[in-house]
Amino acid sequence: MGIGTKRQFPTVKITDVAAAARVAPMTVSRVLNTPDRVSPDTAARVRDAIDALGYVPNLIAGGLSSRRSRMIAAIVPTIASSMFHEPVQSFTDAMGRAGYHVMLALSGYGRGDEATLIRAMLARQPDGLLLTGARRSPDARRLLATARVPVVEIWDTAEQPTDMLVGFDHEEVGAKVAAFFVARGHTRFAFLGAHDVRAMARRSGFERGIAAHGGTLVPTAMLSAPSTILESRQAFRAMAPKLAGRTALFATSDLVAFGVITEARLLGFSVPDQLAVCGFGDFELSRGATPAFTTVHVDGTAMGLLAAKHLVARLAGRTGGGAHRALVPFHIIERETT
Amino acid sequence: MGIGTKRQFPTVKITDVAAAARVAPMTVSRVLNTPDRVSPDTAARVRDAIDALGYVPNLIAGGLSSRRSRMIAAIVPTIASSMFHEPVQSFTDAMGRAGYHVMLALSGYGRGDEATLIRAMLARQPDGLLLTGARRSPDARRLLATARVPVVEIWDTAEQPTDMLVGFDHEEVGAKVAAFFVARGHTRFAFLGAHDVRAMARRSGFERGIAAHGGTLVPTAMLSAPSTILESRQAFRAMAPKLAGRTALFATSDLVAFGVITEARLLGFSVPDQLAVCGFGDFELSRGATPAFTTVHVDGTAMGLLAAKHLVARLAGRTGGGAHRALVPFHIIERETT
DNA sequence: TTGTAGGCGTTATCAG
DNA sequence: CTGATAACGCCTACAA
Repeated sequence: MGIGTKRQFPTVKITDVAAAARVAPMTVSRVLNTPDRVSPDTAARVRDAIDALGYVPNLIAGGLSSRRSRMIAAIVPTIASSMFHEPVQSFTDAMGRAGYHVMLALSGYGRGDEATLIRAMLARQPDGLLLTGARRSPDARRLLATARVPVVEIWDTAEQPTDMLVGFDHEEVGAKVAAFFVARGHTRFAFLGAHDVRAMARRSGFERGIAAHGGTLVPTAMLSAPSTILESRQAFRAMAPKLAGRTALFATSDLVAFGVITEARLLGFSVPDQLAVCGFGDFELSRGATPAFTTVHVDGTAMGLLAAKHLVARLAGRTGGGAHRALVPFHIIERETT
Repeated sequence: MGIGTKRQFPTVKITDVAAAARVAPMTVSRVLNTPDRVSPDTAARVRDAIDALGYVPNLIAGGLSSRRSRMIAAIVPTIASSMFHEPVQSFTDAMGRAGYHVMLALSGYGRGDEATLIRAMLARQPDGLLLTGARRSPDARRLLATARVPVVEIWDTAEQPTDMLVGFDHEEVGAKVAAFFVARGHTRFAFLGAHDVRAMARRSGFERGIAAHGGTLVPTAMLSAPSTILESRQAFRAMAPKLAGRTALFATSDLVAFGVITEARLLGFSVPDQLAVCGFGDFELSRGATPAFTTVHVDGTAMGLLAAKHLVARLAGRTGGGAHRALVPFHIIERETT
């Protein structure tokens, strides 16, 4: 036993409860896991013993024995940006209702490879995995394949998801925003965003949409990912001289949009007349700022809920082994900047 | 074995690796946990076998056997607000360096009692606990006492922490902001904040500081606890008529401060001349918005790091059982709104 | 409805 | 430096 872990008072375990309630350990286990298979008064006696002793079941031991950890590992780049907060929250809540704990791990953007993190999580024997994005490294794919653990990918889409997927098409978002701008008569466009796979997908969709209508795209620098307001302001300041005439800008996130709008007004641009701006994420800021700005809303709550639903179904054996792919709605919320 | 968990291909386990490397399982375990106690070539052979078989150790089994999960449970109200993001991130990183995984759980503000969540986490046998705040219910205290697990509380202070504590004094923050305003000649004050223990502590410190100087406090309504920009704008709009003369307002968070500033300018208040505002949290928004606003910066990174340091020391048995209490610095960052 | 036997995959401990 | 043995605390499977 390691130093510092010496438990002077032994932990209360299932056998202690069993002894106190004068039943077999297995009966205590049943009271906890399948109460309907125990007679009411036995159950009551056991529960009294549990309370009296302050028994907390050891899920580690239970997990080893049953080969089910009742735990789901979720890997998300960050929750700082509020981008992933909704899906994570609703996923956690929904899984909780189904009797699963969610262990949240933050991968950061790019630091350390994902496969290492996945391996670390797999070592804890999760019953399922929630991953962000749909592009896995070969290492990660191999790891997941041999682990044979149900996986849900969210927040992106792919023809061939690893297993299940609940996301949306970022290219389509870009295209939709382009169409939105085009429909309002814009002919000059700009994109400001981070160098991130999904942001790039939105960008390329945006560019496609523009090209289809013969619009002009003002070239812009990439931001580092996670984008900050200040960085966005700087970036806009740098590109401002290149903006000859009325321009429609699609920002990679609402933080970027806010930075752009802030700086643009400081520089004397009138928003939306000279510069129309659409953000992404529908953060509270997009509603709370003045002017409130147009943005793309993705139903993150639905995403988390659906992901949980698919995962729970799989865990309950209610679905086959086939791949499941669901897309979640998004739409443009028009406000005062377009 | 439950439906859906039938592993068609058996998992690779330590005995498989041992067989492949022609050593005893125990030797494989040593290669993984105490490499220096294994001869280099044996270790190499074992590592080859591990790679060849794609062995991922089962930490659940290991934890059961060693009684050490190498996992820390962290319970935080939310990470949506970016308030707790820094400490959580730095804590996670630091614990990771020490060989621990951090399992993050979100308690939400008030929904469900904390004791239930703590019990759920304890069932997974964490080697330590990170808790937010320093006020525990009797249930929670009892649970923690019987579990005999090292606990670090962060983000608040108390005379009698449960175990270890790394935080700061919210009352002192309030008092300091009051002194800051008083030093600038303010005589009329307001506080706008959420109905949350720590926000209330900041408020009472603020009120004490004002009272000591005979200032006037404009009465204000409480916000609901996670405060939003829009709600803050509404609240300010409601209190604005009561603001007779130059007023100094302390907001419970930078989001609230931003809402106040936004609405105040819309209503024609000049900031900071008629209305001085100080936020709390030093969110990116406080730097990125115009005007950039004065706020209280708390060194969240230091907090997470220190918390990890204390916990690791305790886990390594390098400290006694005495209570540890550390305070982390905070300071006012003066910008354009005061 | 309740109980018994055995094992889940790993590591502590002691022996060589 | 390496190995054999016996837990760790619980649950599956089967029996009563």
